[in-house]
Amino acid sequence: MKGYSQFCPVAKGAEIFNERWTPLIIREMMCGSKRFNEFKHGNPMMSPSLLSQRLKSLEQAGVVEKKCGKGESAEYFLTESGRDLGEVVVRLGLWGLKWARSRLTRDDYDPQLLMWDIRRRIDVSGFPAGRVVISFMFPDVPANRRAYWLVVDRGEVDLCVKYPGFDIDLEFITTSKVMADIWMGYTTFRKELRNKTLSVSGDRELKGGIDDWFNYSVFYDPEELRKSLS
Amino acid sequence: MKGYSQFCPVAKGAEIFNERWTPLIIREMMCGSKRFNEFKHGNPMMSPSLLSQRLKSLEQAGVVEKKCGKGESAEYFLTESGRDLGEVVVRLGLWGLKWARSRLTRDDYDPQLLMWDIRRRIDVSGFPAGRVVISFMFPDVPANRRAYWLVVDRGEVDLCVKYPGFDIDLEFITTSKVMADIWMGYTTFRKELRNKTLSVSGDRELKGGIDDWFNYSVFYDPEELRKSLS
DNA sequence: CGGTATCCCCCGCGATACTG
DNA sequence: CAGTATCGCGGGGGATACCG
Repeated sequence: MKGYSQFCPVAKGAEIFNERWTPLIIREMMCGSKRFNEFKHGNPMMSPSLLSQRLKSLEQAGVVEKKCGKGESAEYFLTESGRDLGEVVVRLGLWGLKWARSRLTRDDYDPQLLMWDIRRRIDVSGFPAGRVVISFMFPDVPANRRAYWLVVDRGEVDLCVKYPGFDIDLEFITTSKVMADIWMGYTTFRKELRNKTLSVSGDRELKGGIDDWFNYSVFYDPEELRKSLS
Repeated sequence: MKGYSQFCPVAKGAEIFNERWTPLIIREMMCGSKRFNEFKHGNPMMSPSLLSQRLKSLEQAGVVEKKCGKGESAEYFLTESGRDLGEVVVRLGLWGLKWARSRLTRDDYDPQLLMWDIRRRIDVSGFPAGRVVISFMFPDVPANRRAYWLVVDRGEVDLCVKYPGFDIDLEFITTSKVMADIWMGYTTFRKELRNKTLSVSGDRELKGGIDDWFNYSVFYDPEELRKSLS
């Protein structure tokens, strides 16, 4: 995108911020992603060459800092400027949550993205010792993207797209839309259970304590996101 | 710009906000512009067809409302959603003011745009009765865009690009960059006068009271902008 | 894993002209 | 003043392959 030839601070800001994908890259960094492939996971439709390009231009703009430890993998961080810009991303997200709901299309409800988000936000500190496996089934999506397993072990959470072969402790069955709407706070577990549009079955403790371990989107509870900016 | 195929509120917000020119149109509306040609004045590099297109898509998105009184000219207003989005624009502007200064190029310092901004922010309530003419000369820019006259009469402020033929009460001579930097708060009248990079001559009362009638960019004093949002 | 390199398409956008 | 119509291009960006 070319510039606007305006000294106005909005124009100068937009020359950086309004590049395609840029807010989503910053969002990823605010959510804790540091590595190239983490950004790819969070933005699967973005081509790697474009991601590379954007990271470079954001580095150039002083928004992102690249750290290449010798031998280690490269990592990307927000600078102070980038964290300030993160506040703009938060505002945009809150606006989207409030005002852009009606623009959500069937195509937006990508369950892979949803699971990637959920995985990152799960709080396993209260989980029982030993392995815990939670499965999610989305009968509405094509078979190859329908099933996901969160495997929790020793405080680590892995997202599997193939059946990992372990016993399942808790199973969610619902549409990707219902699950995402719960995630964003547009509806609740309770409502959807009552509607029979969601089924949760398995370990009663795990099911009963869902409010303890299932954390919603950071935009539903943006204070947590803000903490990461400071 | 196509969508992102993500339910994430940032993505949905960006699908609207990150369109080229969109933040600048919203900025114009926040600053009080309502008419098609006012938007053109504030964004002279934007083609009318693209402006028309954007206004339509923003209307479609529920951000802007078009009101066509019969017989009257059409006027555009921000909806509640639009005013909320305005807060994102403000944030982006504040970010730009703080972090994007180094990206300002010679090309950005368009004096016409600057004068358009200054005109809109002048407070003439304390001006003497009768006509007051204030001229601005920017020797650094090509002759056809070098000179401007603010003609204040009966509380109205007109911006002229041709010598209006009246006596001049106060004359500013400086570069477009210095004037814009003052406008944005990067420097001050006092500093530039001392540097001899700015000359202000004419009526002593008008010159002495400059802090009363010359208002800076809304991004330098964003509370005023916020008031317009509520 | 962490990127580059290439190719090519498409359409966003700028420019200009025109109309009521 | 308030837009619409048309045209053409440039390059942004999607897809894919490839490399260290």
